[in-house]
Amino acid sequence: MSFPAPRHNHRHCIQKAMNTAEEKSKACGLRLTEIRRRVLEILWQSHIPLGAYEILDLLPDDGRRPAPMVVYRALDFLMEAGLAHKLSSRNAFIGCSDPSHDHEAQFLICDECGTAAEVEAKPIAKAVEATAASAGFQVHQHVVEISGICPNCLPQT
Amino acid sequence: MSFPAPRHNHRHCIQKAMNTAEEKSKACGLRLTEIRRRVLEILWQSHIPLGAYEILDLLPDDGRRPAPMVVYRALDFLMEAGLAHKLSSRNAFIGCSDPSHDHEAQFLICDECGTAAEVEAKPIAKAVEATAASAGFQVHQHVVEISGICPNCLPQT
DNA sequence: TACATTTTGTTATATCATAACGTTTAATGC
DNA sequence: GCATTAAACGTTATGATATAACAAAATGTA
Repeated sequence: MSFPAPRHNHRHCIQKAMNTAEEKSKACGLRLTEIRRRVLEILWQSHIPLGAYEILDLLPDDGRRPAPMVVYRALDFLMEAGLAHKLSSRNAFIGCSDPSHDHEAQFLICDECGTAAEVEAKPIAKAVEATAASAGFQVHQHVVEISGICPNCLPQT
Repeated sequence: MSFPAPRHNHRHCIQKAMNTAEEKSKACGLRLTEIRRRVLEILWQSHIPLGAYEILDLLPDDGRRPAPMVVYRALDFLMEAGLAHKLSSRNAFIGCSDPSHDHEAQFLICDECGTAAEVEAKPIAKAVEATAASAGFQVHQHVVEISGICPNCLPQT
């Protein structure tokens, strides 16, 4: 829920994410195939959102570079499965930090280091709902992407 | 502040928007040139956000279609001047409905008819600020785009 | 095994956006 | 007014992001 610290043990993040993904897939009858798993692993190499073509570049190159389609399909699956999110304001993708339940997420994205943190802020969701309701608007989804400077990049006081 | 009604007199919207733009430009020493004015007029043809290439298609075709660059430059100017906004979740652009003052806007976008309404919802902005603050994050900008069904497209009760 | 469904591989193409550079137009100082 | 400078525009090229369509392979199921 808080912003990822500069030198946390990121192995834990990766391991937790992959374990959760495996479990959720098994539990829900989703097919977390090799390519999908590899894309998810790449997303979890850091807390910095990646573009589809960056992911493509990071895919192990077994002699031949796969087509973009391959990555987009994997991303579609991961998003559908609630294992990844798209950041529209950056055309980039990031692993979901809490796939255990369906939720509307919001994002804090650092302009300095590129790190993005997923938050689940009830007050934002409520304010969004209230605003929509007062306009007679029925919400399906919301995109909330907040950019600025993360605590790690802010000059220390 | 409320959602545009299905058959409001849209001429008023256009006229008001263009007048405001002229005034603001004059007041602020901005150069609302021919091409910029035409792009703004096109944006205001409806309350439906348009892609850059749609705008291009709607530019009067004086024998020869201008390059995309022309539209993107005009859009950059209009956004810089606070006369238009980009909807990141759609890669589309829309005229600003209240250029009179700087503000953080949020958008309600109908999945059915495509109409988008700009709102300036203080509670959302506050919730965003509070959420960021509690993570030690300093906000520069926020993108809030809410999609769903607008009151005009909701089945009448 | 046979069949249906899902996933993958592959080619092609659509869509969105900017770099770079030369020319034209407009603002500024004299 | 006229030279100088800055801003805007035209144009070509290219980069970046994303999807359509169809055949082949893998998987689930009877």
